[in-house]
Amino acid sequence: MSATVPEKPTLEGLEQKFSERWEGEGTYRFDRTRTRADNYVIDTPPPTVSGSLHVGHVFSYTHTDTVARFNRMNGRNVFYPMGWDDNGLPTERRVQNFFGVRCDPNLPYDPTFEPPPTPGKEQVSISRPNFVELCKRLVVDDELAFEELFRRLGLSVDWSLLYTTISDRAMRVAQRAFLRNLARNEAYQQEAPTLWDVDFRTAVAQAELEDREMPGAYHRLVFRGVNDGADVLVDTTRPELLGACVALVAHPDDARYQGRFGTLVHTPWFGVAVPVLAHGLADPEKGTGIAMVCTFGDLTDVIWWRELALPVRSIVGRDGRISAEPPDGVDAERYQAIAGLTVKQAKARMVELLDECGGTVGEPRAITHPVKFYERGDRPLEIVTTRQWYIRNGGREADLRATLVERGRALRWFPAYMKARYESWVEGLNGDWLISRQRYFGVPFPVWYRLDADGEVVHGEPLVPDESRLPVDPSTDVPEGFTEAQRGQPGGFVGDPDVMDTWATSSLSPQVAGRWGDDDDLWDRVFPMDLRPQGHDIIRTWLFSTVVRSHFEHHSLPWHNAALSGWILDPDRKKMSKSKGNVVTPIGLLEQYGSDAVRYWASSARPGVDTAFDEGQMKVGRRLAIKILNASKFVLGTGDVAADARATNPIDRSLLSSLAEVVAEATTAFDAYDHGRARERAERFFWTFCDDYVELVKNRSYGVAGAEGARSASATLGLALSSLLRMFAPHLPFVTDEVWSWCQPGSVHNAPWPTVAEMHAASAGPGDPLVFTVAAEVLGAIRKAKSDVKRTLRTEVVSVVVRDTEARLGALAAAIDDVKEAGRVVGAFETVLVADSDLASTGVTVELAPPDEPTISGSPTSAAPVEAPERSSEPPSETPSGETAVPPAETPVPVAEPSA
RNA sequence: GGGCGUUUAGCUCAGCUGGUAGAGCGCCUCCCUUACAAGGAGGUGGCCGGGGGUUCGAGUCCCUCAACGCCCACCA
Repeated sequence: MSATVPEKPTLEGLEQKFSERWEGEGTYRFDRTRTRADNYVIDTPPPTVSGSLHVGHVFSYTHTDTVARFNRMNGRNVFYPMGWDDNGLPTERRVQNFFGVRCDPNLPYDPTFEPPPTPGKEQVSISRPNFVELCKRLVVDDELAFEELFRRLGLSVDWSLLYTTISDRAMRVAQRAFLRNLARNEAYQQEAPTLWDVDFRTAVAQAELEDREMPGAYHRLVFRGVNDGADVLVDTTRPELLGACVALVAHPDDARYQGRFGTLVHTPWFGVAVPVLAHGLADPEKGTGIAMVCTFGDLTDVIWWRELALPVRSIVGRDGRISAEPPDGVDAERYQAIAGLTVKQAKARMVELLDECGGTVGEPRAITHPVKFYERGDRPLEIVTTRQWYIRNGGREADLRATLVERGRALRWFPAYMKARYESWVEGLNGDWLISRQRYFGVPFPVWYRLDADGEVVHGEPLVPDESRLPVDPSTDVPEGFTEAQRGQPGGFVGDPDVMDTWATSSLSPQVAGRWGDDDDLWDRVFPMDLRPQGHDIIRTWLFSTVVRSHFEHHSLPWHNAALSGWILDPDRKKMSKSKGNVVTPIGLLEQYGSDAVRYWASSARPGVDTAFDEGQMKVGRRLAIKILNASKFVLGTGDVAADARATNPIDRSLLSSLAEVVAEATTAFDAYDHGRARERAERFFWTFCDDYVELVKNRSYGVAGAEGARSASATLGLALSSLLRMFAPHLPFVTDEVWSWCQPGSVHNAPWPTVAEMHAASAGPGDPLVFTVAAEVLGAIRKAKSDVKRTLRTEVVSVVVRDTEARLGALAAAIDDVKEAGRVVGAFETVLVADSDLASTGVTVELAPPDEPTISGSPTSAAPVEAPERSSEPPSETPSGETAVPPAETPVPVAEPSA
């Protein structure tokens, strides 16, 4: 076949051209007729659709794409879907800000509602159906923008497999999985103290917590013995919860309090009698060694409350304010002092009151201490008692926990040390997985409850739909045996008002992407999957929860391998923040440097390693892409390669044997998900190939050494180029397919990954890597001699003396003609044998032809005046391919018409 | 408090099973050379975090310390 090389190759426009071509030709289409063993299946992370993509997305999705492409080229039928995680809090928050609305579930649906053109200062209250409509409207635009960016980035996903987590199909999967969990008692409902975000007004799971160091203060409160009036001093950081105090707790071995255990003390100000109790969790080192137990100040309070069977006396409501009504046992008049205040206001007021009544001693002592926050929240979490849905995750059962740890050990982790994070998380669980959220835009729980004759909800026996009805929305759908008229009526029913947390949906990403339950034929071809790529920050959430769901439903791991990518860091080594990341937009980078260049930067990272954002690397990537264009132009211009052409020349065989090593290393690296190393190996070889090999054989390829030498050079150049293009294809998909299109039918992305056997087959005999190495080194010495005296590389060389060992001189002898051509050696080329024991004597001496013009300063290596013509090499009379011969250098090149 | 990771040239990082310290960027000196000036050639630059060990030999293995980052922890 004949190559069609553009006159001026360019990177411009390749993204557009090839993303369209790949889509049109179905280059990345999953073939669902092939069986599980043929397939390579990726559980792509569905990015959260809540605005714009971040540089970090470009980074990590590129990693996965290189792996997908590598496997595709190795003959695997790649299942590479994309999903949009569009349900959940981020979308709700974005909708609120974007449209200036808030959801009020009590409002009726307004079919004519339109949001204000620009958000006003006051948020407009709208019904839940209206709110959901706006959510869906907003994510459509975002999702289109995401898809465009990912296509431009060159992700080789099969877009026909696209899913969204709010789609009916995903809802059906999530509801079906939940109902099965419920039927097997893996999901349950419980009324219990729950971590609660007062701004979002929803329960929060353990996995979504983060600690933040916050300023606080110890206040020393004075409790008085009911019988003896003796003071018991207690340090607390939360005096506002005094009204919720139900006990004091000290360590059972603490001698200071042993006499008090079992007695009652009065709380200051309120004068409520509470018991002094013993519990091993009390820390004698903290404060005065005795703690105030409130319902509920923190998770330790919950443990004490449960294990010591204490009463509930809660005063903080779901809105983060002190409840209007006092709890049992608290004086109503006194309570009025704080009723209705925010927690923060109540703290200030309570301290005043305590100071006034002598309830405190000393000044507050300022401290900083870790406080639990919802990871997206702005105010500390409170603990309120609510009814919630849970899925068992081993947090309460040691056997299940051990089993899930074992699942994690069976998974292959890249890098391996990430496994430790999984284990420490699972082993540290202290409760089951809270999956219900008191929000609006998510998958509803597919259950209803009966109302008894008094209109009270009967939670114990939820009404569930048949799986064939899924998905259902219990706020509009009706349970079997009821009519809509019975909704909310005594003896009737109500729908569960809650939605599933977004992790409860995305934990089913394999089932959603593989269409579990909807398309079992497909499901059987993709599950268990091969790879879960994701960030290491969501091991405890997404990775673990996916393992849990798969364990319950399929009794297996969801995938065989997990590849964790690191963070993008600012150049100053801080984690790149959203605000900074949005300054440098991904699309801007792709426009400025080209997609291949940005991918080059991204693919340099090792698995799991944080990487600095570095535009310099993008410039390097762009240069590599341009170099590929130019080198390919040269190689493809050396003439067509006959199908049976073999590398016969020793230096050509030498190159192919080096290339075989590179192929082997790149393959090994990719098999271990080390795309960065794979690319680095190919890249290093490529530059040597360009700088040394191409220079060495350039003239021979033109035919200066005869037809056979040219054939051997062309065959080697052609195979090396083809192999390099294929090894670069996973990283630089655009430029490689561009070059491929000049000389081959089809796409490089469907071409086979190069193999060692392929290199051997193209070689007429075994190659000695030393031949090329030594030839390149001698050529380098000749260049250096010219560079040292600031002469042009065209300068002719009148003599070369190489002193080296027998093995290396032997290797050099096999390449001597090419070295002389490339170095412009017109005079003597001597070799001097050096004993292996005398390596210090090795070296290369070069004598250059004198400069044309007399120079004032003589150069050290051209001291001897030698008469030499400036040009002496014979131009090739004919080239084997029959193309136009290269004209002699001294002849001015005429502006010729193209020869027919 | 427990665990994991990192520490190599001014910067970003390779360096795998121990065998004379590497790349790119930057900087310096050159070169328009018929694939490429959006190039090319050459060069400068390192007590491989500190200390101790094992070894003929340690950036690499062991111990220890330190700094930085992250994960986990029942943090009154």
